[in-house]
Amino acid sequence: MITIDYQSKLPLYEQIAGRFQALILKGALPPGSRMPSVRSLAMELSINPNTIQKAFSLLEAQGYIYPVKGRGNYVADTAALADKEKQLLLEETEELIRRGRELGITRPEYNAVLDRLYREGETK
Amino acid sequence: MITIDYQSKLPLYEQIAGRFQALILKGALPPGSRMPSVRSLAMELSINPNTIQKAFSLLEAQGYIYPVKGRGNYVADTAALADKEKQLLLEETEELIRRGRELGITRPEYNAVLDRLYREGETK
DNA sequence: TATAGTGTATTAGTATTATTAGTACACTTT
DNA sequence: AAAGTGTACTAATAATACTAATACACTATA
Repeated sequence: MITIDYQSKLPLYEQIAGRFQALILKGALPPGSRMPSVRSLAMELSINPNTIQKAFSLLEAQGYIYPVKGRGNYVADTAALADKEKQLLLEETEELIRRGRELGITRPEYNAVLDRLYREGETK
Repeated sequence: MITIDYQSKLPLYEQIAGRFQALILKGALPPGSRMPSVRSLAMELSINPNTIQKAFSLLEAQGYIYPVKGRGNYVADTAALADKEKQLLLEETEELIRRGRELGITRPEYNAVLDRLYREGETK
């Protein structure tokens, strides 16, 4: 189902969480579907079940999945999730810009930043 | 000149940097004045000169002081300090905007935010 | 020009934290 | 009751942060 890279400098649980984030966002794992069990996935990847558990805890904290004791983990409804995350990010950004304005950063300076950032890797 | 707290959970170099930040912001150490040497301060506090050096490096990165090889460290003037702070703030903001872009926030959405923020309290 | 005072770089030892694993427990379904 | 599930606790190990030891390089000045 997924692979892990032992050369990577990222910890296993972050790699695993990342793979599932991608699968969920891509729709390969639709909302409501069951995640593989911590034990089966641990066996498949030949690592400890607790490492899977940690990855799943991370996904849960980020709102991607929710656990049901004794039954398994399930993919959460993510349409709302993405919106909520965007909203939080925008609020954080606003706060920084407010502080920047008080320090004398001008509107054109921010425009320049946006110009640059929205030109980087435009193909994506 | 300053004191350190061995009960504190904060590392020594952060405590030291913090004390000097306060002294500089309060004006007790005016711009252009010399900081104590890394060796003299290390002796006074009975710790290793490299720990003082690390604290001073932090202060330098934050724009509070600047080093002159062979002569000592000097308190920067407040204008330079504000510049440094603006730069750090811009970098933080850039990082947030990068993430936002990956989540699908568009350039016009950021423009709208800027429009709003730079209209608030225009008298200033 | 020698010497004392200054910052700086490199390395190493130690402490702290992060990561992963071992084991046992509790819940749900059949 | 049994098999499959998530979860909590502990421990071993890996990685990182912190501090120190030592040596080097620059500046002023006697």
